[in-house]
Amino acid sequence: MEKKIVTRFAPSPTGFMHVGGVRTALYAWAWARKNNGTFILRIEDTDKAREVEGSIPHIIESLKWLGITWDEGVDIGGPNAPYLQSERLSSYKKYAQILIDKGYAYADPYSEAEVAAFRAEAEAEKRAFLYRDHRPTTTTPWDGTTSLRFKVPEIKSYTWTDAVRGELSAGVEALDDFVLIKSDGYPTYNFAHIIDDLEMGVTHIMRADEFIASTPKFLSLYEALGIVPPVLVTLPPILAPEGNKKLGKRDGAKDILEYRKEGYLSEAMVNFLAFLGWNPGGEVEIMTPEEIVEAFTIERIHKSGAMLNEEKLLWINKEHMKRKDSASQLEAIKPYMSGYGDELLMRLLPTIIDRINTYGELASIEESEFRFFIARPQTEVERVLFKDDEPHVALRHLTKVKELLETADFSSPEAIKATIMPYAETEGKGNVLWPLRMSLSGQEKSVDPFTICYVLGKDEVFARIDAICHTLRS
RNA sequence: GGCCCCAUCGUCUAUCGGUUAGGACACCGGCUUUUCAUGCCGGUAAGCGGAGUUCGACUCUCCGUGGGGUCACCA
Repeated sequence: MEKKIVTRFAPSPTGFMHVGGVRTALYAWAWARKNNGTFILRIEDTDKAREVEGSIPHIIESLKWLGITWDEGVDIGGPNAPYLQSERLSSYKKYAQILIDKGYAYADPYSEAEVAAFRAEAEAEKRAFLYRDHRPTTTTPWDGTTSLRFKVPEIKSYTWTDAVRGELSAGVEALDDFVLIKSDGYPTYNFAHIIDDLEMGVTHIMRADEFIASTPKFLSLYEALGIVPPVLVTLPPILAPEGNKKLGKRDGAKDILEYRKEGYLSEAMVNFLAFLGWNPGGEVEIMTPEEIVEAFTIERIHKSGAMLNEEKLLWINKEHMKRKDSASQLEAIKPYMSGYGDELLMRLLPTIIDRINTYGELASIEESEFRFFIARPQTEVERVLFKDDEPHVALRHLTKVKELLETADFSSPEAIKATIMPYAETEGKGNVLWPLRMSLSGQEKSVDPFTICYVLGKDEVFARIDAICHTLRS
């Protein structure tokens, strides 16, 4: 029997989640789900100085919005609880002691200022900084008041296999005595994640490519502890829309919940993020989260980075909107369309969906584009219609159109169109359809007159035509 | 600067030695719509450079070049 797949997403609570973090979570989640495995949400809160109040609930809400669910985690517990690193200090101490006993860890005799000076020196000489160049010859027992450093057992170059990148390697410069436990008693990421992944049985580690450089350190630690490392899955970077730098918060990476606020669909967001670094291989671009999980494979994760393209996101969102059934479209639109009845909105729905990329856009166009459905501005109707130097022509057409509409089928814009067009074709479309739309909407630019008739309904259409005919006669 | 990673249209990508290098976004044009939007049809646009391997390279190897990452008591 195959080993059960266990993946995790382990963010630090230092603020909101942006697309980079969410994409990592998404891939780890998809891989676990695809294999009926376990997905864990762990919080890496070992840097108390950078911690931002409220981050954890925010992270949880972000993941939940996207439909990324976990089997074990901070909020729900699980067999490997706790899932908050600050509550797992005893584990780190245990393994730290093992390393000390093996002679693979020692108390750092230098102050932070001294280490900083070493680093400045290396930088000035354009050299990579290596702490082990300053490794003390004699060590005192670690009493917990200083940091505890890993003593790399063997300085060598590493070659390892990455599930995405294939064979990777690094020179000996990548190997150094790094801090295991900080002087404040908390472990570093470098140490903690290895212990947690071991204790939680994690089989696959998904993370972005900035960790390639530190992989030899991890490998050395795995060896020192006699651990078989999990499968390493390196994700490609997400690049900022302009320039070629990696997308980060300071390059305008948005809070993922900002997209929700803007009216994006979560499944569109998942679709977009999934394709930013992965591709199923065919020509299908619109997929549901379920389809993505089904199609997801590590082999098809890309090596090279991709730029964030919000225009594509907009298009993906529109495609997902169009695929929704009308009932859920209606529910999504309602908050933006107060004052419109459900029945009216249902008829208006196709017109609205055609014109927007996100539901959120309705917040800005509601007043201008769909206003005529509530009340047409009478003075505007007259101003335009009477500009025509032959109002009796308009009157003749409206009278005829009204006659046609008496027997028209109002069940769809197409049906109405089929009724009116034969007449319009013989009389000149512009001459006929123009006064019709003006009399109904009072707007020069709006949807086609057939849709207007359909949306307004028979009674309202007749009332409006009658009113304008009356004015034209007098 | 050391170490490392990456490289197909403007952007996201398909191709896993033999293709007129395909699709999508964006852009441009046409049709439909009296206008807008949608929809449909069409168009512009790509293998970073140089060696090598091979009957044959976008695809494999090497060297350049370019971009990125990393060199924390941050993750």
